[in-house]
Amino acid sequence: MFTQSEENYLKAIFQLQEEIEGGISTSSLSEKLETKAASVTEMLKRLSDKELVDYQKYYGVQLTESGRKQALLIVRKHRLWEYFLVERLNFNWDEVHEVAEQLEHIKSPKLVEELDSFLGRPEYDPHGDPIPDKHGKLPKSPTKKLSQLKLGDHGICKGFNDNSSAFLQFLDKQNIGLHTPIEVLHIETFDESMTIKIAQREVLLSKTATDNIYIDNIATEA
Amino acid sequence: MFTQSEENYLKAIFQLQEEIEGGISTSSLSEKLETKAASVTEMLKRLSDKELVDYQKYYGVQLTESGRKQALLIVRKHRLWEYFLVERLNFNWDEVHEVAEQLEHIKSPKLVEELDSFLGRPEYDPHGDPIPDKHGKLPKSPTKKLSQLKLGDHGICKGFNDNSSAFLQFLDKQNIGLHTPIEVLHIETFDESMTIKIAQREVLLSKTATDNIYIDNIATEA
DNA sequence: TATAATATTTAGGCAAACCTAATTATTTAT
DNA sequence: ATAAATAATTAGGTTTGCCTAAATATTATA
Repeated sequence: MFTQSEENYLKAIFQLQEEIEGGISTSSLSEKLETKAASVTEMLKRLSDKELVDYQKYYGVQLTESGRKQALLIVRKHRLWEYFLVERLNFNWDEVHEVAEQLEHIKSPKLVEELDSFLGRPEYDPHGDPIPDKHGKLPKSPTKKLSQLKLGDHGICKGFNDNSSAFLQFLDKQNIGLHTPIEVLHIETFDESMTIKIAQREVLLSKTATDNIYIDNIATEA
Repeated sequence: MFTQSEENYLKAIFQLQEEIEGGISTSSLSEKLETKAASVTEMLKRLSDKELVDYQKYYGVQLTESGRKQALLIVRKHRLWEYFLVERLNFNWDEVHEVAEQLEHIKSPKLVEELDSFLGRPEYDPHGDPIPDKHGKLPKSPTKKLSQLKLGDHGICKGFNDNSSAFLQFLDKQNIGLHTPIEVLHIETFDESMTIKIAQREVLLSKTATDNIYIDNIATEA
């Protein structure tokens, strides 16, 4: 068994590995986990002793196969609980993160499988993030970012990459949510900001925003 | 906020107070929590500093009003989760205890209230134990122990006082469960063991067993 | 390429919770 | 009422996980 803290480190390393290739730096982990670099170094040694990560002093860490498996289980639990909170307990999708951070550490294989089955084996959580199955397999994820669409493209929001409350509340305010259909009306060349159409309204989004919105691309205007 | 360990102590003190009048001894807590007496003493000082308990060296502890309120919240969460696990996730009632011990520490007032509402505001958990409401109020509990019934009495099982797996499995084997109707056929005078009728079968129960079974008394034979 | 800037690690501390062993208080029994 | 038995507390140690400050390694710059 692993401590909650160990699990948090494994999850953080996993998530950084999705974004960055190569070894994950001490400082990126210390930033993500809001802890000091010295604490990270210490924990990486522990995780390395338990063979959950490959750690080279001064050159970062990567998960071992065993560490990756564990990380996927934590992600699975986190996302299943988020789904439960939103779909069954009337949470808003921007309220669930903190609670799911606690629930993901509950240890009971039976609980995870029964919860999954109770929820109808969902493939995506309320943020559109894919839920690993019990073997750690991820469903194919919506790959295009909104920023990759071209003028006139149509699509449907399938996920968001930034889970901060600020971003999620911004989206809410703009009426952008999961399964919202959008259309690209204009792209500013100098800063790549985008005007999109959402339910009859026109909304301007920065490149930062469009980079963090995943889209299922439906069709392109002739 | 309180640590998990502090919460476990508060719950344990609360439960011992239900059984025993007066101050709760260090040794009874150390036994219940499976920890050494020295650790208990240490924690009692901490809880006393936080004004959750009244602690007199060598003379035991009792919860303060604030400690009791906190303990009731933990009990509430524990029993709501047990209900959820049994009624929604297909757990058997003798499998839920360990998982509920973890879930009871999740901190989110909204989660507790939404879960309660989702479950239909149940009054009793799967062991028949009463679930405190959000203000800490307990529904009137089935008060009679099976051991208090007299020859010829009829009743319905409403709860059990010993949550050990061994006891719960024993009950299962005898087909004694929640809402099972029983009838007292015979009481042995020398050891107070009892023969009861359950669904056409006769079962002999020790005083230890009958002390741990709660009954709604229905009627007495003429 | 040497030096400055930055990142990382080491060293030494702290608090929570546990432990064992030794001491002290209370209770029981003679 | 005192001695023996039992219970509780204190003293001192351990592990986890965090911290700050100092030292060292790596990277960037002049």
